[in-house]
Amino acid sequence: MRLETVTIKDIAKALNFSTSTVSRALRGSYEISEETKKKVLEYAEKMNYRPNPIALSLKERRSRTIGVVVSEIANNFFSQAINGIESIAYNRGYHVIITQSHESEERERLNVEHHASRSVDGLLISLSSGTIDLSYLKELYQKGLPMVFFDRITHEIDTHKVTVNNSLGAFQATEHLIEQGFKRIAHITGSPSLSITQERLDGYKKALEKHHILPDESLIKYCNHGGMIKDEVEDAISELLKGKSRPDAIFTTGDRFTTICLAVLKRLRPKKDIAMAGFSDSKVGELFDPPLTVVRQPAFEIGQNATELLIQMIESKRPVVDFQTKVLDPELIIRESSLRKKNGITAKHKRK
Amino acid sequence: MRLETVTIKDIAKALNFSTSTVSRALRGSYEISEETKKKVLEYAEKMNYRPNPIALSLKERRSRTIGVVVSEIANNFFSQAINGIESIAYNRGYHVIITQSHESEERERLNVEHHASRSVDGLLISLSSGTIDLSYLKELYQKGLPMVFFDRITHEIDTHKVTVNNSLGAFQATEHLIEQGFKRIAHITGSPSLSITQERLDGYKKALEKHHILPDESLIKYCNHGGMIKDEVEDAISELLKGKSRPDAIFTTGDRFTTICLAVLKRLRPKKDIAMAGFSDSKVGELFDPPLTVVRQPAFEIGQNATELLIQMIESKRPVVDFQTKVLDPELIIRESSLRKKNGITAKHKRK
DNA sequence: TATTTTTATGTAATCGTTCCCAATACTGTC
DNA sequence: GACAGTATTGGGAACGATTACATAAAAATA
Repeated sequence: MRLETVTIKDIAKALNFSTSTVSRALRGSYEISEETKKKVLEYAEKMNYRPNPIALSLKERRSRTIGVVVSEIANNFFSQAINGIESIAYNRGYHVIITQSHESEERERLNVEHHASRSVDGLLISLSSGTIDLSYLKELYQKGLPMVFFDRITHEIDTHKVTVNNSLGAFQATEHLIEQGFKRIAHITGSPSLSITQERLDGYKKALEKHHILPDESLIKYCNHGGMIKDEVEDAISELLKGKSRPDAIFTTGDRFTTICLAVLKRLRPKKDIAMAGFSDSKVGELFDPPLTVVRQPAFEIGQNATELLIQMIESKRPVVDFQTKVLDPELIIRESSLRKKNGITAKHKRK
Repeated sequence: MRLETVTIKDIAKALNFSTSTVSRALRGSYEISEETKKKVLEYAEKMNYRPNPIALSLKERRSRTIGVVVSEIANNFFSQAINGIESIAYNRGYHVIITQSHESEERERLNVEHHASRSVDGLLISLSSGTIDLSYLKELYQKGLPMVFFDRITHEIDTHKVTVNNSLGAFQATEHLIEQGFKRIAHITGSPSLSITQERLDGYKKALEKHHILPDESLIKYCNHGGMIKDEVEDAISELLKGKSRPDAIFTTGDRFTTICLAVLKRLRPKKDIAMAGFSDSKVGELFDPPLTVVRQPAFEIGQNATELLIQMIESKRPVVDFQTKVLDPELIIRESSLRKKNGITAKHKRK
């Protein structure tokens, strides 16, 4: 059950050359006569010779492969970011291999170590919700594995980072809800250990502050498993609705939170009296009932930027010491879900 | 910028043993004295030794890695199937690496060849819309690369296959629409080169036939790019609506077709007079306006089954000659989008 | 013609690991 | 005391490709 392939040795034996001659002929070295080159190339073509990248990786200690670690490819943000990553990588001659952490620190570590030991030339990571201990990443980074963080970044490792202006996105969404007349705006978000959670919380609070609304901690719900456990989110919403200080609007972060929240509200409330806005990169927000107001992130561009920076690091002759953090702007797309009802009829669609 | 790691040689030098002794000690060979084993293992632990899988792959010609090729991870069906694949693979000690073909034959070939040359132990493939020429796959298969097809399969290669009963799913959805009283049911589907397209078309026609409705070819629209090109789908719908024989219901295959179709209908028709049902594995079908009737596929199980069969092939001592094609049952989930309107109000939610 | 330069090819080491085949030393057995 | 048996370790080839170095033959120069 083993794959039999043609090797340089086979060609050398067949043509009665040494392996080095064949190797040089195949790469078109100037020191090989035209005649020999032609013979070798023709025979290689005929036998469908393909160089063995494993042997090359072993020798050269590089693989022209980029490893990607994300929490969930089913998440639209990540699948779009991956498309961005691939668009750059393929053009520059790199392959991309993708693994999922499922929001688990353990799985993330296994994935990273698998990538590292298989000689990926660099790593693109968005940290999992469960990740607390970054020591294994630090160690690999210090040993010389180039890595770039995107979306869920960390300040503990000094390298390139690409992210969206989460604080601004949260600020805009929250302010928009306030301007629509909502006063008790709940916030359902992910694990507090994530950079994006903190930044979004920050924007949310800044908007409240600007409009002289006192933040109410009981309206802020953290879901440590990033929506992987549905009950966690549903319980949070139930608590919000049961509490004496019932919210009149909910601002969510992330696709999972947003859709679960919408489903729960749809199920629980006959009169649609709670407004919604959320971070989401779903392509179908406009098809929902009600059409969903979202903060959309430039996921594709984030992936592209991160990949460009990574390849730059990989191909740099001398160690890179000057690191940048790229922060792209989010876009607030206003639809019905966040609009105040006038005369029982929601306002018309707008798009900012 | 190279990763420096501890090798067996380093350990051997430090402890003044030969590499073979160290190698054997590390794998706990019976011929090594307890004392030596202890020394080696302790030192290896201390230095955080990790065997180099690349060297192992080169020597053993296997990598304990499974390659996956799908058209688009952003498609819910595939992301769920991949979760199924991973759930089995990790338990059996295999790593999974994922690549996307973006419905392009060229990209698919590059991905497959990349996997093959990096010594994946086996391949799980769902063919792209654009794939016509399977000769490169056949060749690799004949050379001994184990592969299992799932979802979009082919009859040209004799190996294990796992798919859903597409014909049944299409039949059920179509019959349901007929039973609701719809007579002119359009069908928007993918490339006719795909197995799933043909099977679904077959189920659609069988349902029409059973209820004595003559199939109308002008109501069947093929989108060869699988929804990758939005205009293709929108044009198909426009044509349907403009035609003199306007449909009263549309049956779509695949997530992309279904959501694009819903969006177009929502935009074009003020009175919601066209019913819809579609193949979809989206988790949010119930949130749409109207809630969407879907044929749901057991994507996770399909991934699991395919992976089990593949690992079986990989680990089989003698060449496998007895191949099976597993066909799982789809589930029709009935929601508002496919229900006939009575007195201007749609019927209540049902779930079959 | 003798020497140098150029051209074309071969030899062998390397990457990290495994494993076949010795080689050594020690323990029994007759 | 001679020999077999066993326990433990080392040497070196192999996996596929690249490449510094060596070498041979041919061409150019003195």
